[in-house]
Amino acid sequence: MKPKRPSIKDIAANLNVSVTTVSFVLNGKGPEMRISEEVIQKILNYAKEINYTPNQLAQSLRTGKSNVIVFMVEDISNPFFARLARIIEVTAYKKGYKVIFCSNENDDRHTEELLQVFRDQKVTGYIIIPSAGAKKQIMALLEEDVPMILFDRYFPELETNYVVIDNENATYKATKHLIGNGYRNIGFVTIASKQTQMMDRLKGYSKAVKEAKFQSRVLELPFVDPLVGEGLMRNFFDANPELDAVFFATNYLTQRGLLVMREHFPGKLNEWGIMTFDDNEFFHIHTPSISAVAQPLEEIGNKLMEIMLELLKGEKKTVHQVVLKAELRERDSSRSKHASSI
Amino acid sequence: MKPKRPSIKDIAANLNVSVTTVSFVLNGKGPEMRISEEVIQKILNYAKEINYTPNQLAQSLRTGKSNVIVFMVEDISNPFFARLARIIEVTAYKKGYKVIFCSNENDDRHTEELLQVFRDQKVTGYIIIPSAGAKKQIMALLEEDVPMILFDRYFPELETNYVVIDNENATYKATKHLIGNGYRNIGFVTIASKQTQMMDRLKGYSKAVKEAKFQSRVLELPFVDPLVGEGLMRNFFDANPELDAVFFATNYLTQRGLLVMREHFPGKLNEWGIMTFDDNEFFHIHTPSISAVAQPLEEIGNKLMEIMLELLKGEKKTVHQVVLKAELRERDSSRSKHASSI
DNA sequence: GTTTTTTGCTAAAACGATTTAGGAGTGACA
DNA sequence: TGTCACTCCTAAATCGTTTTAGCAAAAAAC
Repeated sequence: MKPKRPSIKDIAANLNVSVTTVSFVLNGKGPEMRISEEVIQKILNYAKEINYTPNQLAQSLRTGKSNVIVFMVEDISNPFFARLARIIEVTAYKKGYKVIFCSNENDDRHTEELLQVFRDQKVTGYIIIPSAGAKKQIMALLEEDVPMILFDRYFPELETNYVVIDNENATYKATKHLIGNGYRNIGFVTIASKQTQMMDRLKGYSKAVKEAKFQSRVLELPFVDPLVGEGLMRNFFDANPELDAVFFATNYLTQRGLLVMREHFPGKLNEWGIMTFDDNEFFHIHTPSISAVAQPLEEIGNKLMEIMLELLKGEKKTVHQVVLKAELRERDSSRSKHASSI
Repeated sequence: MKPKRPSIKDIAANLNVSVTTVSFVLNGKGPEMRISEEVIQKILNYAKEINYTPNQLAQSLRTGKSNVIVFMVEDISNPFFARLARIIEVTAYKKGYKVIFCSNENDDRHTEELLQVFRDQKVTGYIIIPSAGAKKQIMALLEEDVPMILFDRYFPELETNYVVIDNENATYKATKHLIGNGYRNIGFVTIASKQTQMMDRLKGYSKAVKEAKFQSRVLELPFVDPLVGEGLMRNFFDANPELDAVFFATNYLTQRGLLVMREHFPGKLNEWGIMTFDDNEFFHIHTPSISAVAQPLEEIGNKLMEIMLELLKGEKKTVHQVVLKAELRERDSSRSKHASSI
């Protein structure tokens, strides 16, 4: 019925050599193992002829390596992560790795469960956005000495590889940009989180505001239902009528925020300065177009894979800690409203 | 050093039973194989105690099933696909399957290459958006009798499982909606494609326009560089000054289109009727908010996994062909502009 | 003309599970 | 007492690789 895929054994049988020899040759160890050039060619030709490809399961079972890279993010449907996934996917497949993705929902238990599953699978490498309390699990992975890179955030106390951006500086500059354009009362909407990326963003904002001797106005949203979040934002805007600008610390906060403004403060949309962290096409299309601190997606993705590939080669044991720069994309929403005249 | 994970063999050795017995018991075949209740309990308890989990690679090698589901879409960074991925992921992990994702870029060669890789991996199930010319590869999969579901589009000539939406009817209704709101010169911006989903959308539009005895104004963009596409749209809008509405046949066309309008026809943004296929948060946030034909994401995702799980059980061989209804979400961009007053 | 080295290859174990075929012991029945 | 059936369990093959250890013949060295 189904013409079974040829195995190394079939090759061996057909060519009257041993399985061992075939394996050596196919793994390029022919010369090293002193297999004659003649036999090498015979095997290679035949393998090509019957279009042989190794059974990766067997290979993995034997070697303990699965050629699978896990890409764990908070939520794969977030455009930021989805686009990164795309970039990683391309390199990975090119190099013969497969990518398993999963969303940990920034939840520790979830993270742990997923990692458990993957450990059983002998996953080859991990690219992870760790949830807040995942330090223990990350340490466990570290102990196992399996290739792992954190990104977006990290644990300063741990000696892990990571790729992040300079959040503090980026927010600092973006806030200064707002100030430079004449905004005095800048609100900062963020989530209540002690994780590095959020803390740093807040720091950058605070620093800029303090330097300018303006008042700091921060709304820290608890991790709650989006609708509740919208309510809280609305209250915040109501309670701070003197606001003339808002800085949203993540793209989904911006999304929520724009909705709130649209529904309850339509006038402010074109009046306020608006700045967001994490850019995407829609902020560009929005009216007014939204100024954004854009993470260098391509660069992050490439860097992640560059490091991953090096780790997979397993040679040296240097720790890679990369901090990239974000880019400020100035658009309508942060231009001085007095000078502007569309 | 590394305390090796316990295997079935360790359990057997520790309890003085055979590997076979352990395997039977752990697979729930204890009673069937007449293993005594006592031994069954002993094994189960011990397995739990040492926290045994089977090595899936070995399992897969032996059984030829890998518990991996491939989710192949055009481009995982498209919000539509990313959100679907999220939904599928949740069910899959819950049921003990892993999800490998990949983007075929709607390219046949790419599709073929990826499928080749997966065949070698003994992937358990496929959820696929096929590229236009992938019929051959899909047929090959069909022959292999491996669980497979197409979605978003399908090959009418093939007896495959699929989940799609009623594209024709959805566009028909949405176009009628525009007509009902007073728009007379409705442009339809789509991509040049013979695939079912695009043909059906075009059909729906054409039917509605024809019934109303209006002129059909279709722009079929070739698969090209986005910038070229924008140029072509611009020309189209220029060449059809009498347009009073546009219907974009996919979300990325809308994205491009809004950008073009924003830059070159800013006045039209609030004047024209605008309709898009595929909804997302940003169309809601946009000013004006964009009316959309929304695919029932949850429903599609759940249906896909429901079918997949049934196929994986491998019992009956009925072909599942599901056509779901899309939902028209009326927003500002399609309301009669004369009556409207924000 | 032995001994040693090199060449060219292979047997067999291992990875960790599943599954087929069968074996030892007990009890029942004639 | 011999046979049959039943209970409870196990040996060994198998999936497709990798890898260790080693063997036979030819070549080199003495």
